[in-house]
Amino acid sequence: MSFERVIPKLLTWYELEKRELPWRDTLNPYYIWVSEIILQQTRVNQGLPYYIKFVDKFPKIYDLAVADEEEVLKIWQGLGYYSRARNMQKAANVVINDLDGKFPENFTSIKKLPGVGDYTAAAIASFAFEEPVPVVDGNVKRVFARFLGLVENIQLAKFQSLAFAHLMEVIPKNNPSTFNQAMMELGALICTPKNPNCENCPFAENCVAKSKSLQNILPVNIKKTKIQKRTIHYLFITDKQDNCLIQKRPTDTIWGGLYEFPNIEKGTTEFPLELLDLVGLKDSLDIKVPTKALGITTHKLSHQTITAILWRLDKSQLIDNQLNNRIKIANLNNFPLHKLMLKFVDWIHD
DNA sequence: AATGCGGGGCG
DNA sequence: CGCCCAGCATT
Repeated sequence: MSFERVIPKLLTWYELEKRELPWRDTLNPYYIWVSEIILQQTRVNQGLPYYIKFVDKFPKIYDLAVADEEEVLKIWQGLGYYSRARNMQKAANVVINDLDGKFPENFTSIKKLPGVGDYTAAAIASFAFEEPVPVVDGNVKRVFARFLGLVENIQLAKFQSLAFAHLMEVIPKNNPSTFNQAMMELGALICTPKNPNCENCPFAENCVAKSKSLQNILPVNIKKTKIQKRTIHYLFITDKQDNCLIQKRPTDTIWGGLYEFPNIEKGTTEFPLELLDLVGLKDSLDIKVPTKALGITTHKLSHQTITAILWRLDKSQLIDNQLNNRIKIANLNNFPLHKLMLKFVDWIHD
C-alpha cells in the first residue's frame, strides 16, 4: 500500500478530530513561527500558555526585535531550551533590519533564520504560504515508520532525510498545509508513542506495523543520553538594605542568559570557601561560615541531575563587582530565572 | 554522527 | 523512574 492512496482517509479523519489551537486560526507567518519555536520538543499543553503570553507581549515581529533580550527571556521563563528565545530575537532583527520587515516566504529563505531548521521552515512555509514541503517531526517519523514497517532508528539523520524525500513525493500540491497538520495530529492523538489507538486510526487497514502487530515495537527510537550528576552550591547573600547578589549565566551553558545567585560547582556537601571569592570576600577574616544549608534539592533535567545546595550569608554591606548585580530581594522576580532559582525564591519567601 | 540544551506529564 | 515531546546548533 503506497502512502499516497491513504491520504484522503487521513484528511477526512483530521477534519473530524482536529484540535482547536490558536495558531491554526492564523496565516500570519510571525504567529506561526512563534508557535513552532515554542513547540520544539515541547508538548502542546505546556507551550499553549506561553504562546498566549508571547504574542500578547510581542504582537508584531517589530515588537520582538526592539525588545530587551531579558524581556524575551522573562516571557520564556520556565519553558526551557532558552536558546530558542535568544535566537528568535536575533531572527526578528534579521527580518526588521535586513529583510525590510518582511517575513521570508519560502522554505529555503525561512530556514536561513537562526533557530529555524528543516522542520520549522517546512511548517511555516506550508502553513503560511502553502508551499508543498513536508514537516518531519517526531510525530511524523513515528507515523511513517509504523505505516511502512521501517525498523531503522528514527533518531538518525538518514531516517529523517528518507522520510522527507518520500513525503515530498506524495504531499498534495493542493493544500499541503492541511496534510502536514494532519500527519502531526495523527501522531499526537492516535499514533502515540505508547499504546497507539489503532482501533480509531484511519490507516488501520493499511499499516504494516499493525498488520504484523509491531505497534508497540516500532518505531525504533534509540538515543543514548547519559545523565550527568552535578552538585552546585548557591549563595544567597544579603545586606541590611535587603539587597542580594545575582549574576547572569553565559549563553553557552545551560540556562544561558538567565539570572541566578552566585554559585560554584563542587562535589562536597559542606560550605565551599570558593563562594566567598565570587562575592569579593576572599580576604575577609570575620566571616562566620555557615555549617547548615538553607536548603537542598535535587533538580532533574533530561540530561543531568543537579544536587543544588543553597547557603545563606548576611553582611552589613555588599560589594557588587563585575560578576554580580546587587538588587533588592523583592525585585528578584523582575529577572528571568530558571526553575531551580524559582525554587530558591520560594524558600526565601516562606 | 554525536552531544548539549529544560521541563513536565504519563505509564 | 524511564520515556519522549510540533528540534536546532555546534562540533
